[in-house]
Amino acid sequence: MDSIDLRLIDLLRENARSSYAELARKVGLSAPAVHERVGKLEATGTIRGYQADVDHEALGLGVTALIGIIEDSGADTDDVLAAVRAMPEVESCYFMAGVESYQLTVRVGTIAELEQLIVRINRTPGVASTRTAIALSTKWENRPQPGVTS
Amino acid sequence: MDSIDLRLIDLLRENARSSYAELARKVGLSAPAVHERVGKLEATGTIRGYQADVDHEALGLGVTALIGIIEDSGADTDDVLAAVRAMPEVESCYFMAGVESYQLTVRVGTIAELEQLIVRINRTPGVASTRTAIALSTKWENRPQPGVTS
DNA sequence: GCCGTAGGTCGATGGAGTCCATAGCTCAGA
DNA sequence: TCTGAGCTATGGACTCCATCGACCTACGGC
Repeated sequence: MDSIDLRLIDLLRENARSSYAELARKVGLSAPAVHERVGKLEATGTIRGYQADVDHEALGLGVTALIGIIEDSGADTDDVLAAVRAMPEVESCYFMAGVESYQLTVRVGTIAELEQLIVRINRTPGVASTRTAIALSTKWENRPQPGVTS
Repeated sequence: MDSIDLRLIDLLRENARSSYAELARKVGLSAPAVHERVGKLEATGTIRGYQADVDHEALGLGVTALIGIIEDSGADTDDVLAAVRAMPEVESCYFMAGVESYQLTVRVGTIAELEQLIVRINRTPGVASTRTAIALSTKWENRPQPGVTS
């Protein structure tokens, strides 16, 4: 993991569909060398995968909300987690310090669907209550933080 | 935007580095046809880009936190936004309904750095107070929601 | 000093990306 | 019903890329 690896990661975070030849030109190595480095980064799990970044609005998922979950005392956290995992609307899920055990990012098409989702989560065994905040607009998301190429 | 486009989007959200030839095989079209469709999806902004999904821990950014910002009454929201935008640690930023105007996802290396970041945000003109919750673990992030290929 | 290893370049080749001409399909209007 | 426009697919051709193998160099341990 040297500065060239960091640059490769930065470049792939900017555009995951860059060709190896293009990456090679930008970091000043040959294409096979870049190929091997990227392969190792994938093998070690530093690069987990490559995702297309989509316009959710265009796909009919224009409503984004953050939901905090407060569990029942004595609830089985794994059950709650499994239930939430089974909901495709839940894009991200963090286990938190604090009163709210889980913090979810969810995406749905309409406020009505959000309501139904919240009801479903509240009905889940182990969930005591939820707190929902709706995003009026997304300023930015998943902005890559440049590696410190020192 | 038909069901083939939706499948292409799903496939690219799963693996943004899939070759056009591979996509073509999976959706049952020729490679040039897929090339043209993906190009149009990019041109219309439905696909905004392609990102490598990295292991932040491996890059020395093992601390994830969510920060809510409460603005001063009469604060200039754009100034606050610009200040936050200039902080590379802020990965995502939503403008929210409710008391907290902004909700941030931030990533830093250590709790000490998180403390410094919170202080910096609290010192920003227009910011009345912040509320920070630390993620103890990330269950999943940016999980693609399959398009309804009906 | 010699050898093993890690990691690089170079060259070759099979396959992919991409441009272009062409063919079907849908639909509006005579 | 026929025709022409427009869209979108296919197939061929050409260029470029991915990827493999062979070899080269730097470095550390014996």
